[in-house]
Amino acid sequence: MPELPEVENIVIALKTLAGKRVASVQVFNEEVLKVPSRVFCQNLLRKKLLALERRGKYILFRFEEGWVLVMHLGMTGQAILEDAGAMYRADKHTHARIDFEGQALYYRDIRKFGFLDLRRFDEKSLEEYFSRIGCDPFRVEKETFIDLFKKSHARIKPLLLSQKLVAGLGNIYVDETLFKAGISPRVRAFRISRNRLSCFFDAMQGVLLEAIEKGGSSIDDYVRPDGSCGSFQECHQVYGRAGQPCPRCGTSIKKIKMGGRGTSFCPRCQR
DNA sequence: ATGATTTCCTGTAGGC
DNA sequence: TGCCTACAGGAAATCA
Repeated sequence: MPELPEVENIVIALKTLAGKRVASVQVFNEEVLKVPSRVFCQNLLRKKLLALERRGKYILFRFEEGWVLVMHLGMTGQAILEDAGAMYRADKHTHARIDFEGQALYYRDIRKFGFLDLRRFDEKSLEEYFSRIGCDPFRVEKETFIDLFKKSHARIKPLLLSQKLVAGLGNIYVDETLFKAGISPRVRAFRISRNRLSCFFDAMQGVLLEAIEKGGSSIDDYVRPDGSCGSFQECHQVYGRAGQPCPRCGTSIKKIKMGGRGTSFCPRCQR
């Protein structure tokens, strides 16, 4: 599932498109669009891509005249990049193709939890669009971050998954970060000491940075735009390791449900 | 305010 | 082989 490290890898790979103009747009499945297909195609066509940006797990393609293509990959979304000449085999899960000068971008999503949106923003309306998601793990001061969590009475796991305070962590990186910081997924945020929240902040940045460097976690459907796999799944300490020994203390990794989400943790190391 | 539940969706795995 | 069910979960909506 694409979370911050996977999305960051995708954005880095897609930066090769910056400066290019949209040559053609094809929509194979309108269901994944937030706007009518005609609006999507017409407004994208011939626009120059100025820059790429990540906000939480969202990818922003900034075009000229304020047009922004917002891409979310949901659970199984993929952004695939190919040279225009290559023969990509668009299957039934490939929902759109955007041709740039010399390169083709495909949007594929098996479960269709992701989407593509195209809107014309000014800076104010852009901020409003993303007002529900919290700060970026790498664009916030540690003290600010700690203050945010000290104000919430919610349990740390569902709080992190909600994206409300900090955006970009999904099920994998929440579990991995909580393990690294030695925090129980059940604890309420405000009960965590400032000292431990400081550890949590460092653990979060550490896990995410290492995962970015390793190309993300390739489990299920995630691949980079060039089709290659990440390798951070080999570094997972708790996620997907229920019943196996904790790498730190050997206790069996426990898996519970929290808010309908599988939650793996070490009952001894995380309190 | 918080959280549990349901919804969207499809592939995979397990039981029989 | 094939049918059925359970499960995986990002995020929004609904309910308690």
